[in-house]
Amino acid sequence: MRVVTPEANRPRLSRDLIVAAARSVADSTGLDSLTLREVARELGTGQASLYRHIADRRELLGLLADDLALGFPLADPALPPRERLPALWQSLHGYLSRHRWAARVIVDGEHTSRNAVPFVDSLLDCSAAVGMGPALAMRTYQAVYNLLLGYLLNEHPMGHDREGGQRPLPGWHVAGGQDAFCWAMRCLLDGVLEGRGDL
Amino acid sequence: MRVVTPEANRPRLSRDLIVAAARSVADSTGLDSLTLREVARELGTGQASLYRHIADRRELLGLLADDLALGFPLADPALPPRERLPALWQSLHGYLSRHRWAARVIVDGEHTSRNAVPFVDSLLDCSAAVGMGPALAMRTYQAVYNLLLGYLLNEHPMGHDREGGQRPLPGWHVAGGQDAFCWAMRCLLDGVLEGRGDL
DNA sequence: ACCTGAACACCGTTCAAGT
DNA sequence: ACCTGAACACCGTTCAAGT
Repeated sequence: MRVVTPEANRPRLSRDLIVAAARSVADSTGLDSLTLREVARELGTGQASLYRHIADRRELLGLLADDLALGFPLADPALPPRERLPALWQSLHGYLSRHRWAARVIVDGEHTSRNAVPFVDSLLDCSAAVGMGPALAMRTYQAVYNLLLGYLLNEHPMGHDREGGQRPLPGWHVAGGQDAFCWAMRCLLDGVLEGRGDL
Repeated sequence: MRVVTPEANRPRLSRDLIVAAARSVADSTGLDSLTLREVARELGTGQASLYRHIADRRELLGLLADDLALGFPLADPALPPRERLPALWQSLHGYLSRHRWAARVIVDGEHTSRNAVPFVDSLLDCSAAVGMGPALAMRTYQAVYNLLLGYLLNEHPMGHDREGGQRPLPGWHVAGGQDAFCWAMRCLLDGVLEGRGDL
C-alpha cells in the first residue's frame, strides 16, 4: 500500500521513514523486489534522495536487520527455568518466520545487530539458570542460532527450482515449520546439557 | 593427421562446459560475480549463446548445485558404527566449506539435488546402524543439514557490514569453522540418540 | 540451421542542474 | 542549501540479423 500524503504536509524524509517503507515493500513483495526505486516510489520521492539518508542498499538492509532485532522476544520468568530456554528459542522462531525476508536479511548481514543484545542477555541468563558456564552458553547460543537460520531458510525457499513441480525425492517429505525446528532445538539443548560439559 | 572438429580448437559449447566455467568463476570471484556475461567471456563466446543450453541463470545455479552434490562424501565402513554418522557429517562440512559459494547455492535452491541421493542413502544406513527408525533418521538428517547450512553461512558471511570494522559485540567472539560445527553436530546427535525416541 | 551483436527493461549509484 | 531528473555502468533476457 502506498503511503500517499498531500505533498504539503508530507513528513520530511528520514532513515526511519525509509526503513519503514523498505519493510513494507519486503513484507508485501519479498526481499528481491526491495529495490531503492520501489522504496522511493513508496515514499513519493526520487531515488536519489534516499542517498541523503543512507549510504547504499547494503546499509538499508542492515537497518532493516536492526529494526527486526528490536522485536526479538525475551524470556518468560513465569516459566520453570528448564523450560525458559526452549520457549525463548521457539518464540524467536515464531517471530522470525512471520517475515519471509527475516532470515535472508540476517544471513546477508555480517554481524548480529546491537538491538539483539537484550535477547542474547536474556538467553545467557536462562543458560546460567540451568547451570551453563558463559563459554558453553555462547557456544550453545551460536549452535541453536545457526540451527534456527537453517530451518527458516528452508521454510521460505526462494530459488532455482528444477523443471516442473516435481517433488524433491520420493518419500522425502518431512514435517517443517514450528514443530520440526522445536524438535531439533530441544534435541540439541538436551545433547548440550546431557553432555559432560567438556567446556 | 586430421582434426575431427572443423571449427577452431575451441570445443563445442555444452551444459557441462558452461557449468565448469560457472564453477571456475564462482570459485575465484564469488557467487555475486557469477554473471552470465562473465561465464560467456570465460568461454570466449557471446552471452546470448548460453541460452541455447540453459534456460536462465536460475537453472545455471541449479546445475551448479547438482555438480556440487556429485562430490558429496559417503560413509567410511571401516569406522565403528557409532562414529560413522558424525564422521560423515564432518566430511560434508569440510567439503562444502571449501567452496564459499556452496552454502548459498544450496540455500537458494528449492530442492535437494538428485545427485545427493547416494549421500543421503549412506546417511540413512548409518542411522539405521545405530538403531534409528526411518522417520527419526529423516528428521535427524533434516536437523543436522539445517545446522550445517547455518554454520556454513556464518563462516562465509557476505553482506551489509556495519560502519567501520568494529567487532560485533564485546566478548562475542566464538570459535568458528570445523570445530564449532562438529561440537554442535555431536551435541545434536547425542540429544537425538539419548532422547527416548518419541518417533 | 545455428549463432550472436545489439537492444530492452531493469538494477544501484552518481552528479550536474534545478529550486 | 537542499533536492532530484537524468545519466552511467552494470545486470538478465530477447530477438532480428548475421553466417
